[in-house]
Amino acid sequence: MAAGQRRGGDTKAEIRRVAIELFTERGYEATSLREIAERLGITKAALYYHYSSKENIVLSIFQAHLDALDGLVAWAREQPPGPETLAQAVDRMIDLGVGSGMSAMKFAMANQHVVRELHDHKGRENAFGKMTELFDILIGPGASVEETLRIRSALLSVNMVLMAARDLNASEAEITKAARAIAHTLINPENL
Amino acid sequence: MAAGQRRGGDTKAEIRRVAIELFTERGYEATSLREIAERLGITKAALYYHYSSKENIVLSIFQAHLDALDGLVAWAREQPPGPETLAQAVDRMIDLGVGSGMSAMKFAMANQHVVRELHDHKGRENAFGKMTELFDILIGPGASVEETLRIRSALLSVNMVLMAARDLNASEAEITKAARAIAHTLINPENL
Amino acid sequence: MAAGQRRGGDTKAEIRRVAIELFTERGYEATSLREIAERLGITKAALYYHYSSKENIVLSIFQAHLDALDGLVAWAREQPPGPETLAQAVDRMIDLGVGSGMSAMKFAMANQHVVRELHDHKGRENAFGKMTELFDILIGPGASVEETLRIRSALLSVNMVLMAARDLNASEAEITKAARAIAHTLINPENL
Amino acid sequence: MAAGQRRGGDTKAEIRRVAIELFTERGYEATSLREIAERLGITKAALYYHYSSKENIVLSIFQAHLDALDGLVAWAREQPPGPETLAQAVDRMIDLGVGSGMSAMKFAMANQHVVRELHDHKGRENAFGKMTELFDILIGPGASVEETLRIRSALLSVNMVLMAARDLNASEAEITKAARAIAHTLINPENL
DNA sequence: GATGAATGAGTATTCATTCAT
DNA sequence: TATGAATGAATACTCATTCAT
Repeated sequence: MAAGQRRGGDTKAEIRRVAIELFTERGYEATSLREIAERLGITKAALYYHYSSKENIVLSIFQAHLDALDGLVAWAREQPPGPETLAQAVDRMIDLGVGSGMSAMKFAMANQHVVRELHDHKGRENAFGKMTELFDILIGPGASVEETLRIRSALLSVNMVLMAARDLNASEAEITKAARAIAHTLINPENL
Repeated sequence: MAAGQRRGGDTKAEIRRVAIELFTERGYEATSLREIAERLGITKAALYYHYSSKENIVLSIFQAHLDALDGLVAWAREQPPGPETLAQAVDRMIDLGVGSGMSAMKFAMANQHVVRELHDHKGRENAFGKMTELFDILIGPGASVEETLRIRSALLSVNMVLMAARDLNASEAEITKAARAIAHTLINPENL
Repeated sequence: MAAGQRRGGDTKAEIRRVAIELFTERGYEATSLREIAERLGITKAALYYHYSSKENIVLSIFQAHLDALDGLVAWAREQPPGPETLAQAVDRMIDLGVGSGMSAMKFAMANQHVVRELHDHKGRENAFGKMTELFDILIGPGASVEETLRIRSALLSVNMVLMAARDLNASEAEITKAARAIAHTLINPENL
Repeated sequence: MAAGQRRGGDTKAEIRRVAIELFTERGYEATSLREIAERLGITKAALYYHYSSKENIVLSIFQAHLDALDGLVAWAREQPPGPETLAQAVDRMIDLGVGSGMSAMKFAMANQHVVRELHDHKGRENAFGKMTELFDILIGPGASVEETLRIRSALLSVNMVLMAARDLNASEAEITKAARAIAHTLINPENL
């Protein structure tokens, strides 16, 4: 009966907001579209009017992040190898986690196997594949396992700090700053 | 005649082994008991003969880890505060990730929301609660956000290195060793 | 500029054309209004501007055929019983399948249960009911089962030949001609 | 609660019986698994215990028919061409519609587009493809369109008579007998 | 120590339809 | 003459779980 009712703002964005919230809190599979719809006060069918599948909701959340990662890989590929490039890459990596990137990263941490199967809609690699690519560009073939893991960890410092910050009363800025500090400690030649 | 046809009698352990494998690879909710049973060549009903629920399979995987964490918290509570205790705690934390603890940790990383809702059968806190407790014991109330995150990250270094080691050809020993090195870099007073 | 971009104004006819095509190929229930709309490059809602329901699209396709059948029944009722009338009825029946009647018949063959439940909007009987009526008029009460089936089959010869012609490179005229020949063979007294 | 209750006879066969009945009466898509389950007094999930999909129910109904058709094609391929072989083929074709084959044929007539997409589980052709193959074997390349359609119609006579017999009080034996008579009339050289 | 048969509650997804604009 | 946004009811299918044997 009451079909076609106009909602307040941007339904599509609202769906994304609620979805990312629930996917992160309770996990992708553990969150049903019914729950998302209910929390929004719309029907499941309305969800499908805006997104053609559950997976597509996730993609819409993640696409920007995937694109940014691609950009970072492309950038890295064109730099001369060396500590300078590494330091800059670490900073850029942390920048990816700023703003809306942060919720995408939290989602990724909480739903790793979903991310592993989530190729972007241009059919390119998933986020883990892109990270591995970045690692390979930045870490020379002669590096020891420990050195490798140190650099990789530096590049993943936002992820780690995000995990460490659970239940801690810290602003996004503080988290980012800590991640930066930690990352640079890890790649500081004096600590090797 | 052919090997692997009949289970050697320890079906329970086989179930645990397959379950942990699948839960870690594809996620807890995304893994059905049917899949586990099929991979083992038994029926779903047989699974229920050995474990009374899906959650209980997870608990059986995780219980030892939960107990060990409890032990660590108890130990920490009795030490005098200070850098010495912190350093030892970090080492003990890393020890938790050795041997069978490592697959429990991988499972936890891949299924964070499951772990959050998994209270052990003695009704005690979940793993994240226990970690928070440990953090609070080891980190003084006056610590800055950055210092706090640094120490927490050190305590979580195995987790991070585990994430960083994806697709890397590294032995468990090498991973543990790297985690130890990274953790100690992070809590080294010279780096603050 | 490009041809076929804008419909020439007769959207209603275009809808019918596409609908009959899809209904016949894939079946009535298996064809959604979305598919019809998409193939036409319009929206589902536009479909509803032209036809008030899915069933009504079918009716618009079928109504002329239903009316023609009614006419044939009325005609038959007024003829004297006998082989002469039967022969003429068979010819008229085949004429129903000429031109636009042919696609209506194909639709009917492919969607028998839809046709059975499709009463025309004047509330008269469905197509199968009308056929049964026609059979009863043309076949005397004393006829044997075999004779009955022979005559009925003759009246249905277009349908059969249509089925038989699947994947055959034959013109409508050839099909009609064959149907006529077959029908007359079946009711030829020498073959009884 | 009341799980695992034992039913009277062979549930699998009962499902097939009810399914074929409904699929034929109301059409494949128009028949939901809920309806089938309800009519059997079991749950939808029980249906899935016995058949892994709706399509598989249909296959289980149709497989024997598909196999028989294959056999007929193989037989035809080995005969010398000529009117004798054709006459025998027609008889064998009609034999396919005897007994349980009859309900399979009724199902096929009522659900042509389903049959078109139903390849057997060995991945071989669908029923229409097999029929076309049979036609090609039995009808020489020089045949006229009319001759071709006559022979094809003879081979399809059971189907036609089945259609013609709707609402007629005729036994299966009578129907088969009429089909045979009609088929032989159609291929009788005197009628060409 | 296991299985075969079943269930109740759920899932993602689709459909015909509506209506304000 | 259309469309964008939505809905209610349905669909095929899956899952964790149960229990008599």
